[in-house]
Amino acid sequence: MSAAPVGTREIGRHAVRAELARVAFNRFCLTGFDQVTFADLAEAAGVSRSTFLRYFGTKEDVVLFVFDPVGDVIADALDADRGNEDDWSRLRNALESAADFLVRDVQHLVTILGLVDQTPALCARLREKQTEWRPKIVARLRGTASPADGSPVIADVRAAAALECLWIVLGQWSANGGREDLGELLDAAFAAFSTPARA
Amino acid sequence: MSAAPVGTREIGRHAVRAELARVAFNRFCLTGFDQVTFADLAEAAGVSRSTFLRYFGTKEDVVLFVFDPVGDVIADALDADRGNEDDWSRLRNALESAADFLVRDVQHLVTILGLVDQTPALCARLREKQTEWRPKIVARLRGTASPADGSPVIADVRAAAALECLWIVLGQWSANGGREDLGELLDAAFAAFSTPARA
DNA sequence: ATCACGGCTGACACTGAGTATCAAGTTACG
DNA sequence: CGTAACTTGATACTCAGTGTCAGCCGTGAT
Repeated sequence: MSAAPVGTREIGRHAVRAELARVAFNRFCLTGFDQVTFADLAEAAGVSRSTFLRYFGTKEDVVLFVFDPVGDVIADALDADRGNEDDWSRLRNALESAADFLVRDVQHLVTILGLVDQTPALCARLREKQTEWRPKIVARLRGTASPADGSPVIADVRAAAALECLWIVLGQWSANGGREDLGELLDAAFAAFSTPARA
Repeated sequence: MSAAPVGTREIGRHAVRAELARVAFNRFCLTGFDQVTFADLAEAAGVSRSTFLRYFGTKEDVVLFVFDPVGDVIADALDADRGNEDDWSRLRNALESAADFLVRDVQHLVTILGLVDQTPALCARLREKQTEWRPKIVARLRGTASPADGSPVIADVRAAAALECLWIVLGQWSANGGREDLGELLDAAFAAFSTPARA
């Protein structure tokens, strides 16, 4: 699921990438994402602008590349939960896997989400990644659906809705400093689908 | 809801904007969004690059500004449907209003959605607009909710899920050339929330 | 009619993202 | 050791988007 670095070169590349991102992230938090240029980052990291740009195709990726594996994490979790009959509980569990993956470093994640929240460009790019994950999820939902299981868009809608839940929950969670329990927050969010639409 | 042009200057500005967008749109469809530069557009429209840029802040807006009123259309529809007790039917009806608004020119909308679909930058920007509409919708849902109506994130989740439905439905609709009935498609999509999660 | 004012326009200059190329240095590996 | 593959930094380039400025033109008041 994570890009498995095999071969010494790949390992080195991975490490450099992590270090560059670390240095850059400090700058972003200190000065603001939009105010920092690639030239600044390169100088701060002690490499040339060219090199920096070779490791991260865009400025957004310098921050958001940590989210790249999430799509596969969700897909794998769905695969491992094939027995479950209920789309919503499968999705909820898969999202909890994604949350667990992201939450390995609580403080870092809270900081990232804060930065994302106040930077439109990062929001946009993150939503783009999210959209890339959706087809994988849809395929898993359809894979276990009976043929006469309603319109084919239903899987799309549920996958999209679940992904929205993830960001809403993470936004809520990070706004409160990462102290709440993500499982409970997910349950509260998914209640939007299971409780009557008006209490 | 639409930017109401009052005053002769505002009318003129509005008309120029529409004409520039018309010319530009042809170029985009012909050559591809990314391959067309502001210099190209300016030349095609017979104005300077500066002027073109003054009418549209970004290249994306040249295509997507037609979606700007949708947020208010949805919000107004929700206001007009205050009596309805059920969040999902309120949202479904409001989305139908939005769809009706957009569908005034079927052929144009199908073409736009096709262009958006094959242009990542346009997808991203459209999703950004969508996110801007969400708070307005959430406010309407919360406005009629009883205080003890579950977690506050529920309105957020429902609003986000509904907006996802809109794009999924419009994508489906335009992929089939705009021949299907949007009301029926919306019903099929919203079935994701009301039918059991596994048939 | 004239004048002053405000907005519109085009020209120009600038910053910064992202792409492409190339020569020189470095590392892996037979 | 030697070569082939990779990495780096330098440089040049395109294009989006911002800002400024002087000139123009319609409007409205005197």
